[in-house]
Amino acid sequence: MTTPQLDKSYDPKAVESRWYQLWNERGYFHASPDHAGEPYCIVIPPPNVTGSLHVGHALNHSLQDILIRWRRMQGRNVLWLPGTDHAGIATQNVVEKQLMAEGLSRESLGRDQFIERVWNWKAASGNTIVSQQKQLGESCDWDRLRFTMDEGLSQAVLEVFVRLYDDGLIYRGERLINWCPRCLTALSDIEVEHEDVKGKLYHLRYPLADDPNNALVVATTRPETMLGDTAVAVHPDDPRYRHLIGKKVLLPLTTREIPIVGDSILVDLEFGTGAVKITPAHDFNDYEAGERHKLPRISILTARAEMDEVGLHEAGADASLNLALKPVQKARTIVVEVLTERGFLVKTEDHKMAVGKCYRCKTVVEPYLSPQWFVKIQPLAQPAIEAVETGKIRIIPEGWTNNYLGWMRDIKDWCISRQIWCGHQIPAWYCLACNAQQIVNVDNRTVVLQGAKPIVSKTTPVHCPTCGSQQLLRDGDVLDTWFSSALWPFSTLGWPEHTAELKAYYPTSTLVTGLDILFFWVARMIMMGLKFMGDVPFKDVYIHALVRDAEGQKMSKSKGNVIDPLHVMNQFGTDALRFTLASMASPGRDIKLAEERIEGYRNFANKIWNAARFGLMYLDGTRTALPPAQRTFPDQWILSRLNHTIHTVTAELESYRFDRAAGTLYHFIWHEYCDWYLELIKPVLQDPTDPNGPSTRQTLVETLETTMRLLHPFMPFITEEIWQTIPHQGDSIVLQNYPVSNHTWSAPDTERRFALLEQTIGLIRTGRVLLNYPPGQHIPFYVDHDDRNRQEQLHQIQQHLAHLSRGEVEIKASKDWPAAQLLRLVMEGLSVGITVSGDVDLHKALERLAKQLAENDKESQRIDGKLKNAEFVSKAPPDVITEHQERVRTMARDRELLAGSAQQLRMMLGT
RNA sequence: GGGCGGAUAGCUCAGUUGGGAGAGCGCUGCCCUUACAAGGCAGAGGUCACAGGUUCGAUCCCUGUUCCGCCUACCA
Repeated sequence: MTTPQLDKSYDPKAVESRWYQLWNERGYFHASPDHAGEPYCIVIPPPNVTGSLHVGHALNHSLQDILIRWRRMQGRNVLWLPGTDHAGIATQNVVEKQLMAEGLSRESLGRDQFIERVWNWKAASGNTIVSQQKQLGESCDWDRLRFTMDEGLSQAVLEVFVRLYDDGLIYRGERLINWCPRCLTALSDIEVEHEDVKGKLYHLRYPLADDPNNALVVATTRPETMLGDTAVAVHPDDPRYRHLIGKKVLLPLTTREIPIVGDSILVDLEFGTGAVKITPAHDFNDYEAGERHKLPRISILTARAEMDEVGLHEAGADASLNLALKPVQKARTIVVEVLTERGFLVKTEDHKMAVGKCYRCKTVVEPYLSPQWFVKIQPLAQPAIEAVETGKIRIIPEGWTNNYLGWMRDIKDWCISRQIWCGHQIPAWYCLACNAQQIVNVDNRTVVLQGAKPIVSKTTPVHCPTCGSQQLLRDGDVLDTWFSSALWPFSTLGWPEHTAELKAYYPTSTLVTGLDILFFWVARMIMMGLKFMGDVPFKDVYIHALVRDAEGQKMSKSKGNVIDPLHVMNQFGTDALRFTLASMASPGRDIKLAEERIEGYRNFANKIWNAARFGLMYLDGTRTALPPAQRTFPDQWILSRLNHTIHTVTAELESYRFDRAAGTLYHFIWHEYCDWYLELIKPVLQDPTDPNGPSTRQTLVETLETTMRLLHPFMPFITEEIWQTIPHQGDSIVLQNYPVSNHTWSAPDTERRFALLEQTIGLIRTGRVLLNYPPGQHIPFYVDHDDRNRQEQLHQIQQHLAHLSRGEVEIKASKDWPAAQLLRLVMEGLSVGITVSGDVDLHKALERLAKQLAENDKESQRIDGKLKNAEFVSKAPPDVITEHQERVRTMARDRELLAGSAQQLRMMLGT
């Protein structure tokens, strides 16, 4: 029989798509509630349907695939459920841009046709990310691919909305909300990103109504909103101003007089001038102050953040300013100019402040007064807090738990309505007859004012239950995309139907996600899961890091520092990328990714490839499986190390330490398997008559095959390719058992002998370099150890010493070694003697000895000092003292030998 | 403003019951030794941010300081 041969280096492109297609075709990733094994389920954090795979996805998905493949191999009934979300605002923006290019608008198209365009766009681009996920090797059950706007998931949204409404947990009301003037929609609090900017603090004179020569000076960062002021507040305890409370000021640039009120909540005595203008329609604090003092609200901005004509009129603004329809920034300039001209601007100072920006389009958001739908969140949050407090849900790393709890305990009602078309339209209708007062036309748009009475229903109502009218208007708003994402762990499993999938896989096992959506998504899933399933949606939440560039900067298209995972996969192979991300996934630390790292792990893949090639070259011949104890020293040693590796990798995966699991595999494969084991067994393999051949070949195959299975979750492609090539049983590595540690493989004595071998070979090789012997040159060595047991062990490993040192090894007492022309190296009782020949510069060797002596002296002094300390001896544990004494003895012996060796060298040098 | 995390070799990072400081990459030297030059072997390189404290003993525990991140927050 001839064994198959592999190419000299690993070519990922040649194997990846082939295996993925086969895995998928054969249904290896398909899950069923009927399958055997304890269920293990992960629902994927749904990427945007129109997006493409970025390196953050690559990390997130790689870690999930590692868990999923590992658990599948462990025999669990595994379901990894993939899907996408509709990202309402983002998707609508994209489609609107396309329309604009065609000279169209969504208004001109109408709602139904617009939605059709959205679906077309989804059909055109929605598969992009799915095919990219497949390229990454993700073993999702693609038969169960879900989309947040699918029929079934939309049913779940309706069901949840109506039930929350019926429970009084959803309400409609007019509030000051965050408004994006570009997207023209409300945003929830957490969809606003705060950014520090350098602004200005303007000090403005507001003349007193009954004494216009005197004025109250207020400080503001937004002078243009002064036109909408309806009061000025001072602190009731402020001796400077308290006599003014109850009086009025003349609001500059307007015809209005506004009151001076005392407010200890709004006003900070220390800040600014101690007097604050109150603009209830344009500031969250002022809104609340307005409530406290029953102040009118004058809205002076349009939805597009332009000065509003009606509002300006209501405010009594000086019409000569010509502010109508001016954008807010422009209006600010004009207002400041005019205030300056007319002597109302006292001074301007620099001021650091935070502005809120839309998380989708980065436009500055405006507080905007409008009727919106809200989820009353407190009753939902309480059980979600308890689930984490009691440990029903574990957040990993634990450090994020407080972050979650803190946010949940201080949670605000959730604004869920969005004034866009892409999304789940709110299932609420208004009777035109009953709400005639509340339904008005503004700018050719029908607006339903606060106070309208909605009919909330899963199905379209035929008539008004109050008056019987059939003239019903559906609410035009859609729901926040995160509202549907919050149902993801059960809506994807078929809820509200009672499916077998729900029964088997809910609660899911683990959620893998980034910190950035802990509040957006994770917290809301927990609340909704508890409310509608009566149980947590998942048991573990693993939060991974953010991927940054090599300098630690956030990756962004505008900075041009993005690492494209697809490019990387093409260049270095998918396995290399996956292994890189896994090995850098240390908890609580961001990943600084540089391409060199990926290249390094590409090299690792190549190393594995060549180890397999090596194995295949020597595999011809019989193989015999002996009990471990009867195998050769190298075989026993590698089995013991493999056993240890299996144990460690499994334990690290159980605690989500992907980095340490990867590091353990890397070290085992490269530095134990390749560097030592394969080298140690070469003599046996290369001699066809060696009696240990059959057993060694067996161990070689056994360990290689096991290692491939152990590595498979991390590097699925190369492990399958190699596994298929070497002797194996079964159709695919995907379905094989994950290795379990086997105590009969453990061989501590062998490992101790190996440590001696490694140390001895190290000294010999150091000697070779010091004496300029070429690696291949056969030279004689003397070896000795001053510990009798260790000396005995040297005899046991003599043949391996000879092979690895490429020389002749004579084990005998160092006092009997030749005195001349010999370099002696010493380490912890071990001595190695190497013949000096030719014209060699011995100074290098002498330097090494001198350095080692100096280190020895320093360390002995330190330890000896501790031992001479009476307190140390009386208080330190006995085993620590014994160990210190032992070390001092060893160092003393080494010192003597080193000094002798140095002395001999000096004699040779004639100095 | 509040909270959290980090500061260890040139770079990126490991290092939990406190007792001799590690890895990967990079760097230097030698080697194309029939698995692998995407490689092998050897080696250089660190008052573990700073200052105190607890302890026989601190990279590790406590306090404070500095610097860097992140989250969160309505000082106009």
